[in-house]
Amino acid sequence: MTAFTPLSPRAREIVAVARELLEEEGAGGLSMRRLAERLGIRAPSLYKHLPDKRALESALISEGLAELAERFEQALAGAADPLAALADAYRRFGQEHSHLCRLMTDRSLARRQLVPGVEARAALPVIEAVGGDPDLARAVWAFAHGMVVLELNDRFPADADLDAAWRRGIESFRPTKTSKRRSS
Amino acid sequence: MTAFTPLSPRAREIVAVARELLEEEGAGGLSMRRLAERLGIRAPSLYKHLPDKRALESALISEGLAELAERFEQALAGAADPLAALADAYRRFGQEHSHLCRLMTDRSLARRQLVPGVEARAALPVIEAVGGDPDLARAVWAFAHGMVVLELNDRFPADADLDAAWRRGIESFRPTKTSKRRSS
DNA sequence: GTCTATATCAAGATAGAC
DNA sequence: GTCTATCTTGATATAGAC
Repeated sequence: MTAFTPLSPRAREIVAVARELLEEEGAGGLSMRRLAERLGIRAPSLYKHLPDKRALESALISEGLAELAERFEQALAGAADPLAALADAYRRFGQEHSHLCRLMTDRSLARRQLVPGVEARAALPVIEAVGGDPDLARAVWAFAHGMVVLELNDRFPADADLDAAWRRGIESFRPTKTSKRRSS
Repeated sequence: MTAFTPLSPRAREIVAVARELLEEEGAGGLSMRRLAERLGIRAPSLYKHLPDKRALESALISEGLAELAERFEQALAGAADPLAALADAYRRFGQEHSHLCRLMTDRSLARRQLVPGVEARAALPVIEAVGGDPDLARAVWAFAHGMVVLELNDRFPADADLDAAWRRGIESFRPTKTSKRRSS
């Protein structure tokens, strides 16, 4: 696995087209051949700009993490209800970029290939929103992620009120006098 | 897509071997050819017993759902802490059958191919454990599922205390005087 | 930066004989 | 219930010319 290397201008163009292809057709539709076809070139030419497919995917994942981080940061800026704002941002990201979201989370990350720091940048707002408790932040992230993927994969009954389920989860994680007892 | 059909005895043997192959090598390693190889036959012979690969996967998913339901039912039977017991059962299932768990949740279900009722049977204990509130049940399921897949996919920091994150989530979903105000 | 030609490998599936 | 032979399609990737 190649370590992170900044992309050439042409490589950035290729990644941008790969992004379109991914978002339209999913990870299964993202092949080097189809990508080349979209670019109007032959598949072998891609390897002059990117070492292999994995590097392409890592570039897409880095991009997704950076965009998610931006959304989180904006959601948090002056939000009356930080937790709800973050949850909403995550849900929207998943809905608007479902295939990218899956690519970002369906397997282990090739961390050494990612843009340095981008994963931590996306995680930071969540930790802030829960008051700095990393265990709680992980639980909240898991809840939101579970809701997103189960919704994307059509796992809830057709008549389920998912807005209500989201609210129920967010409410549960909100600090209350009862749940704070332990630490005070 | 073929609707659900009971499997012949030979088909059940094939599914059992497919299960081994899946658990050992993941969905990527589960091909009709590799499966036939394990069975000591040729790939085309499989199609005399199962209509296509999708039907094979649906059989595996039905099996997984039934096993998960059993675990839930046993976990709930006489548990002092039903929510924690279910969460633990789900976590263990994910860890002990990671590839099956992924197959079961990574995409939409071909519901018409599943053993009738098996999905609902797995969901029922969760609804019971939270006192019948379907929104809360969905939130709890999402939390547990998120924890399982993020853990499987190595998405938490290496030094994260995941037991603590699980506890934090379970605690949050437990009914408290504060969170019950609304409905009383 | 792109090309052709090619290597290598694998996938799901069908037809028809035995 | 299994076989051989085959179809069709597709994948990632390399070598080397232009």
